[in-house]
Amino acid sequence: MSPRAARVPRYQRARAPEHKLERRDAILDVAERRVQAQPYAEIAMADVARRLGLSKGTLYLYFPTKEALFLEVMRRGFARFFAAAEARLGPGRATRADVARALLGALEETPALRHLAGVLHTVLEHNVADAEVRAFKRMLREGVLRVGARIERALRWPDGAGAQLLVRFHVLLIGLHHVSTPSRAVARALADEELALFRIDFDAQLAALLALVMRPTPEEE
Amino acid sequence: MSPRAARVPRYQRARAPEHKLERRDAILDVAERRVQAQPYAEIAMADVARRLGLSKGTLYLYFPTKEALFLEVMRRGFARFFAAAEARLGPGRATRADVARALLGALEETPALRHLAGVLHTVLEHNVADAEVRAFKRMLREGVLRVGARIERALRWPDGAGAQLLVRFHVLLIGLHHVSTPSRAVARALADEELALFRIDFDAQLAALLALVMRPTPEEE
Amino acid sequence: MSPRAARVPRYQRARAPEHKLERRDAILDVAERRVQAQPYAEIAMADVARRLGLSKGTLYLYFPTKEALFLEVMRRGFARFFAAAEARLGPGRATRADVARALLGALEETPALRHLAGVLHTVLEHNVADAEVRAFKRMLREGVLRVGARIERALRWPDGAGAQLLVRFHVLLIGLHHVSTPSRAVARALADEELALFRIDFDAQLAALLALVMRPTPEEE
Amino acid sequence: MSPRAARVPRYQRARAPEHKLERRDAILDVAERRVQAQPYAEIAMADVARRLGLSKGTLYLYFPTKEALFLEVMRRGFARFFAAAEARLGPGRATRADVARALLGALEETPALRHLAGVLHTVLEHNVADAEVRAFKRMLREGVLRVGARIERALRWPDGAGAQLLVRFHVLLIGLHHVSTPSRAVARALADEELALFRIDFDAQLAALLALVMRPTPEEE
DNA sequence: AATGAATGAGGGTTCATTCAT
DNA sequence: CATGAATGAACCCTCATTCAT
Repeated sequence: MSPRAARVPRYQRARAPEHKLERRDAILDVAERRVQAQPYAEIAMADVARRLGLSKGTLYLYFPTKEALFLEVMRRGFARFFAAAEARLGPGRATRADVARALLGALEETPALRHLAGVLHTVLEHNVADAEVRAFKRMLREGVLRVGARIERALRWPDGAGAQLLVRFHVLLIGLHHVSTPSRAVARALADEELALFRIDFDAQLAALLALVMRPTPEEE
Repeated sequence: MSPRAARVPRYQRARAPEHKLERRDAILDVAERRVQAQPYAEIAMADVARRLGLSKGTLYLYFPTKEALFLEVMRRGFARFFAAAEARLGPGRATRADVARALLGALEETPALRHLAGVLHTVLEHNVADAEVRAFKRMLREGVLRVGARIERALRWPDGAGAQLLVRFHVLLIGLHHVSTPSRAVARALADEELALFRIDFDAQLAALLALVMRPTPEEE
Repeated sequence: MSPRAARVPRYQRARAPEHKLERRDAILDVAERRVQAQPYAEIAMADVARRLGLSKGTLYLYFPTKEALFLEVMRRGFARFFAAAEARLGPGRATRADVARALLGALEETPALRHLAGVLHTVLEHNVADAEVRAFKRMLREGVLRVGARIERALRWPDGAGAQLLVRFHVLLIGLHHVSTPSRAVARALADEELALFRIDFDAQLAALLALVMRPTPEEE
Repeated sequence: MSPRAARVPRYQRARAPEHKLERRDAILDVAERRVQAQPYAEIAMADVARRLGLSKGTLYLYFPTKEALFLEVMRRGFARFFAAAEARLGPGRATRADVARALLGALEETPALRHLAGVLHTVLEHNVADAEVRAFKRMLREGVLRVGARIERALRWPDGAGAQLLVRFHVLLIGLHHVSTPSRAVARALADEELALFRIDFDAQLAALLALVMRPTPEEE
């Protein structure tokens, strides 16, 4: 869950390929944590660098632009979720409740995803080259289809229904993230008992909404 | 109300109070249109001013900060939605389908709301004073409770169930907005047939999801 | 010769159009002096601003990019030279020596030109939009043709010969500028008596070379 | 000598002194080619290294700074030109046309020189130590005097007239280089027929100007 | 009341040079 | 001897906000 500390590198220069990968990961970890902690536009590359004990220039050895860095954060986050979901779903039959549990369990395994989903749109709004967007979306599509297929097999749903569920799951993640991740000023406001109505429990709401969204249509019954 | 007005101020100085209010509304109209047209971070105060034929400084006579301006845009948008929803729901009994129609109809009447909901979080993340946040959230609460009560009365739902539905409606708006409002780069990517999966029809999905979210729990039946 | 001081603006904000033009000119003056004092690549916008007692941002109110600023410095410098040359040449007949005197006199009147000519290439190498380059070159062409026509009339030279002389004059300016404008390190080296050979007197050499370049071809005699 | 060599170093470590010299030459060759291909300020040490299949660090084993490297490129280029010119001039009498042919022929033999001459000033403007500048200028002086003496002997010119001619030749090289080496943006502008005036043929103009510059003064005749 | 010129902190990015490996 | 990861200072530019006019 907590990415390794990265504060105290064991070497000053990442020479070996595995060290380079390790450092790259450390950068991604810090960037991912910043995405969860503050609005994307307010994340400064200098801040990411400082938290790593690196210089700004070094970041640019690993990622050509700020957007490339955060797009990779996104890619990694979604890839992890897809892998976790696939593993939990398994290849065979299952009940609706099983599938829901699998998705929620996979989300618990990759807790950054809820934030990433909420911020993805903002990152893609920026200065990203068309090719990168396309590559990212293809990765997403591949994951959605793969996991979607498992869902369809598990529930004997028709083609495309699994993918649609995942897209809707994504919609819920985004909406709930926004509604349940108050900025500091909002958090202070919500301390007011009168506003308790707006204290949303992400996990509980997600579970409830997912159950609703997965329920059989009347004609199914 | 119609945002098409206000392009050309009919006077140079807003002396009388009603003129000031008119100008204030004109500013809000333009700001609201910008929110629908581009990401919040990319809206420049200078741009809003230019579209009004006003100077930047003048905006600051009416709103102390960028955030205050857009928070007021939000307030006005939500207030309009609540009013529209209340009118459509009416005071008496109704079916689930009626309620869904009322909410979707109210949304159609206030088409900016879907964008506002999607951006609200971003605005609140910024430089807003606690008092303003609280005032905004109270306004929201008041509207949610008022419309929620009508829903509860219409469907004989228990206390709080109507408000909860509205919060969930909000969640859907946010999520669907993000997923169905592609940036230009994303729109280009989605032109690719392979990625058709990610072309989301806001209205259709909202209707479908709302229906799912409103369906009776098994115990109800 | 010395552009007005510009250090102590008589007002803090250039509100009236004539004040704006004055400030614009002040910026151009300082920029022109920097071009004469140091290599283009080493001129920082921050430095220009500081010397004006302005902030960096203000420069960008007057010129959209560094290149636009310096391209305008160039334009103004060449325009001044063309005007001076035209005035000195007059509309009628003249001797070769008269024409040479006119060109050299015009150059004396616009002393920055020798530096500008030497640096023009560097400025154009940078980040300038095609349209701007074309506009600049057209301006240059217009001046060359206008002054060239006067030369042709004065000396009864065939069409194009006047323009060609001006282009060659330009070549001499550039070459002599480079050869006679030592950097500080070079200046220190040239203090060495052994290297006196390389101390070039710009004005003397220009006059001599211009005379050579203007001399009649054998068949003319 | 042929710059086309040196792309693939035939050994990984230059141990023997002759290998070090060979590698040094390879570096100089590539650097020289870059000078001809792009503005000095845009040449990145990393690019030079990459083209050599070497690392950046290695360059700094052979040359302490970027400037030292390119100053050596200059030194070598000028030395080659002087040698070529000396060979072509020979020790005896000759006509003006012979001398002009010798200089132009030597230039053709060392085609980099025209670019080097045009860029020399830029290199010397930078971060070069006094001693290096002095050494470079002495080398230049020695060459100028040596070739100048041959010219003087060939044409029975007085002392110093040959050296002066060479300095003027240098002036022409610089000026013509700037005027006939358009940046990409300028090249696009010059495609416009209206601007054909500014398409300068380096060789033709150099030959013409050299002839003019060498012609006898009236008193001579 | 209205203006819009001026601010200035901060943004992302580059690259010659250094130095741990 | 060779590497190339890391540095860090400097660059150009943006924009919400202020304030002289």
